[in-house]
Amino acid sequence: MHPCELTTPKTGQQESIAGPKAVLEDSKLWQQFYNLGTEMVITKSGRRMFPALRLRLSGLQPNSNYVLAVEVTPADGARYKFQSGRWTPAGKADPEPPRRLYIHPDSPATGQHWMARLVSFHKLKLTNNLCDKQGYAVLNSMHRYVINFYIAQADQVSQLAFSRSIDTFQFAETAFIAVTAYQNDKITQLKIDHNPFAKGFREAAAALRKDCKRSR
Amino acid sequence: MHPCELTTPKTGQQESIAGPKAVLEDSKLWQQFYNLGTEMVITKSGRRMFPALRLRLSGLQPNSNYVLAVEVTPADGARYKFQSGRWTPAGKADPEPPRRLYIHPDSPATGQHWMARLVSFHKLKLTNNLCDKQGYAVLNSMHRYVINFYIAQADQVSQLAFSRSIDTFQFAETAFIAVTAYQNDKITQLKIDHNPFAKGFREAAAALRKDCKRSR
DNA sequence: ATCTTTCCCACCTAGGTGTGAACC
DNA sequence: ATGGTTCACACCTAGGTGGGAAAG
Repeated sequence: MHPCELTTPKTGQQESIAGPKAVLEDSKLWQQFYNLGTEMVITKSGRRMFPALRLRLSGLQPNSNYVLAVEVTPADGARYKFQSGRWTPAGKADPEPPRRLYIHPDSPATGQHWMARLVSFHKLKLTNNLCDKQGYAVLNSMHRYVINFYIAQADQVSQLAFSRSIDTFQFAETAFIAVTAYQNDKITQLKIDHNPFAKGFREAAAALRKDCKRSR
Repeated sequence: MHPCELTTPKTGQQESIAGPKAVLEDSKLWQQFYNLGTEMVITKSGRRMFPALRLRLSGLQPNSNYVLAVEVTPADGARYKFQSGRWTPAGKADPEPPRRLYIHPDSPATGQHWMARLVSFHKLKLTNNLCDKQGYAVLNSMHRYVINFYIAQADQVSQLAFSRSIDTFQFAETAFIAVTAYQNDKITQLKIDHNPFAKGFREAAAALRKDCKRSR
């Protein structure tokens, strides 16, 4: 059985007086993508997510050890199509590749460690390669996913698959459709506008490139 | 008191039937530098060592936790000069900046973890900035240093400064003189020949650059 | 003068972007 | 024909080299 089926998912925003709390960083940006219908590219060699998954934690016991993990989980049982400018369900989901738990490389570490900095999962990549051996999340293209985040006491690690006492968080804004090529131009543009690595496609740079081509 | 004064340093090469063993990677390259009189550049912002300090560990208990640490320690009490193509002592050492223990960022981790891969200390940088706040090794230019390596059981971490039971290794080949600019041309050339980041200064590339300048 | 340090630079490594044509 | 996938590519970010001029 799966942890997300065992505990009631909390949202990052909720106010829990006691116990761990996780807040999604860049949530405004995530929301902008979400409003357009987030797409994440998957490739054979693995592709980062953008926006990156980064969390701000609080409410941990400073001297206890914790393991942090993330799972990219199917959002529903459908396969999707992008037509007439929108995503619509189109049939039942394909068989699900083995779902993988991505454990944050700093794990295990103290509550103090995790709370002192932004916890980044930028090393978790998305792939459609069924044979992937790098521990990336293997996804089906044209399927919808959402991110689950787990906080476990270090001494519970081995029980991560069947314990009831692990804190589970689900961030609705992180829902996305996996694609091998962007479908929605507005998503492409939002990525270009905000991802530093795509700076070469921003307006000014793109205009210069056009000029260059024109003059040949 | 200091750990290196308490235990007899072992060499990386020794055969210890039981107990931890550490072997210096690239020891042939280290030896080449050593034979010429290794120099390491120090800068205000911090400079990597080349060759990089990388160790291969064995003899740890797979399921025990260990903290790994490195210390750049003065090799003697002298200040050096480079004249007539050789390094010679020239007076007493300047006051020693506070010596820092650099703890490997993966620490603490299991014996299994440390033995499964090459342990790299490439993030430890050398600096002459007395106000450094990044945890780099603060050294005196024109002074000679040697690297000490420590293996401590995780539950001994807090005692690292005064425990007798920590394994200490000293690698003679890692001895070097800290400089703000290279003195020995042969050292410069050996760095250029082997450090990938200095490829631009290798023969072919350098020749091309000359041609380019000449034709202006 | 001489020795040492600092700074900016061109040149690299390493690897993250979307593109657009080719492929299936 | 259509829809989805792959690949090489130009263009970035990020940061590690020694050179050489300038400064101390």
